[in-house]
Amino acid sequence: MRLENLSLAKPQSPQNHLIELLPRKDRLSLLASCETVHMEMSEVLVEPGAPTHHAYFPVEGFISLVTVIADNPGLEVGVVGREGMLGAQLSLGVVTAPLRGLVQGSGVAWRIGRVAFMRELQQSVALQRIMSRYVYVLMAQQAASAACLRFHMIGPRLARWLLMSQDRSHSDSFHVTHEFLAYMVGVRRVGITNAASALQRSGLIEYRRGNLTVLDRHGLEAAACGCYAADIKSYNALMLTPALKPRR
Amino acid sequence: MRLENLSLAKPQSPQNHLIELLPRKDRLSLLASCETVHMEMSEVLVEPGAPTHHAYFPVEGFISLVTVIADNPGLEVGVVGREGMLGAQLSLGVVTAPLRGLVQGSGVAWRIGRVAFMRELQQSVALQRIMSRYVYVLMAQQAASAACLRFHMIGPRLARWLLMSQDRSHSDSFHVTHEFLAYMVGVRRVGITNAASALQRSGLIEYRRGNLTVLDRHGLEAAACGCYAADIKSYNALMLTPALKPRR
DNA sequence: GCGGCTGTGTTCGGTGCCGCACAGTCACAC
DNA sequence: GTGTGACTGTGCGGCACCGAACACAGCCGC
Repeated sequence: MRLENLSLAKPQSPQNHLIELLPRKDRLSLLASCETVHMEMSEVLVEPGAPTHHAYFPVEGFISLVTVIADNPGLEVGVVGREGMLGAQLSLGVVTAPLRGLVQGSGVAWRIGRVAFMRELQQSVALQRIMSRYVYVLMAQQAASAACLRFHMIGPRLARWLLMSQDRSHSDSFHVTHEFLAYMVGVRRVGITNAASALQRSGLIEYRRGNLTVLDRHGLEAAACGCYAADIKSYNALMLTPALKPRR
Repeated sequence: MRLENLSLAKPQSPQNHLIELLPRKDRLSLLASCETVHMEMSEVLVEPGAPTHHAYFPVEGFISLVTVIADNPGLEVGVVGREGMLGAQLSLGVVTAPLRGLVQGSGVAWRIGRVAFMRELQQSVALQRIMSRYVYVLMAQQAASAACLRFHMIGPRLARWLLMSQDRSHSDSFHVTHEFLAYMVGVRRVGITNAASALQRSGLIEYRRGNLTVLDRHGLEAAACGCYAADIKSYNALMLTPALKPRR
């Protein structure tokens, strides 16, 4: 089974999928209030508890959503690439950010100020509907992440993470160290080293000093836990329905 | 420190807090479309993936939100008592339920059909605003649950669970077996037996064949992980703001 | 070239939780 | 009383993961 790769939906249009779902008029209005920014690797766009000043619609890079609880390292509970956005809570009328937004793959994003975004929301029913759907997708992703963390072992979880990152980085290779992977997947670095070298021995991936390349996507999909497929299925079911069909 | 007990906010008014936040007119309109139902212990109100036929506003009982992934037992990621509701995704325009709704404490709830609820939503800006806030609270709760599961040990997590249940059952004692607790907290039954007997030895709780009594709430709060206090703080910050102040 | 830094591989003892199995104990129905 | 079933306690082996520490290899700047 070849899973529908998120990044392959419209490979030739370097855009954000949520924005593309908007009818032309609303889309142009939104984009007029946006600026393009370059998100730098490891940049923290927002800290939990802090007010959200901007919403981000990634076009190329991607962002990890990290939950932080007292006296502990963070834990990734979601990822945002060009299929989503950072700052969806604004559509719920909440300014406080719930999670840390950490740039995982550098690249370009559309950015819009809070006030402007709220104004666009009021003016576009389509935008409201898309945002609502997306909030739901995020919730589903988070709940699934919790269960995945509980029931699945490091290897499959690592494979899932790599696939999700590959989908969103639009490249077979990206920069990521074991140390960082450990932080994301929620385990020790040694755990990653073991799981990653197993994947490497199986010929699924290759890595060297922070540069990781996916060699066998099919194999990696087979090695990943079902959460990867479930995530994509959930996204497609909710965001690609006729009710939200894209109009150019 | 004595934490503000959710159940103590208005002990003499047996009502649902979300509904109480509505202005009188909207509240009466909503209640006119509601019926009171009795939720039975262990009843499954909704299964993930199934369409939501009703929304529930608990008044006395409470409901566990359980995420289910393939080939695994469920895992609780949230709880709904009279401070919340089941079916909040309807306010996002999504009919499909994301989680299992399992009655944890029997009691009365207001129930409203999907169509009627959607109509009320369209007619009440206040209701929309409250629902949006509540969706955000749920998201925050879920993300925190994931991290709690990862970083905290069974004992503190059990203590937290007991406190949350006590808050929502409005009683010092409630019916719950080790088997069930294990399912909720996401561990083996034996893990619960050990943690619970430790709490009992410390004189914080007492249990006997499915009947559990909280003896020392202060002590239990000290034994619980910080997630308990964080949850309440988050709820209060978001739901008890001037913007959502209750009007009679 | 050389030191310093970063990234990766490996080892070691410890432990929290697992799965399983079984014994004891209480409640309740008959 | 006597079963019967539900609930709780305990023991055992195992293993995934933990924390810490160390060795080594590639890369950089001086």
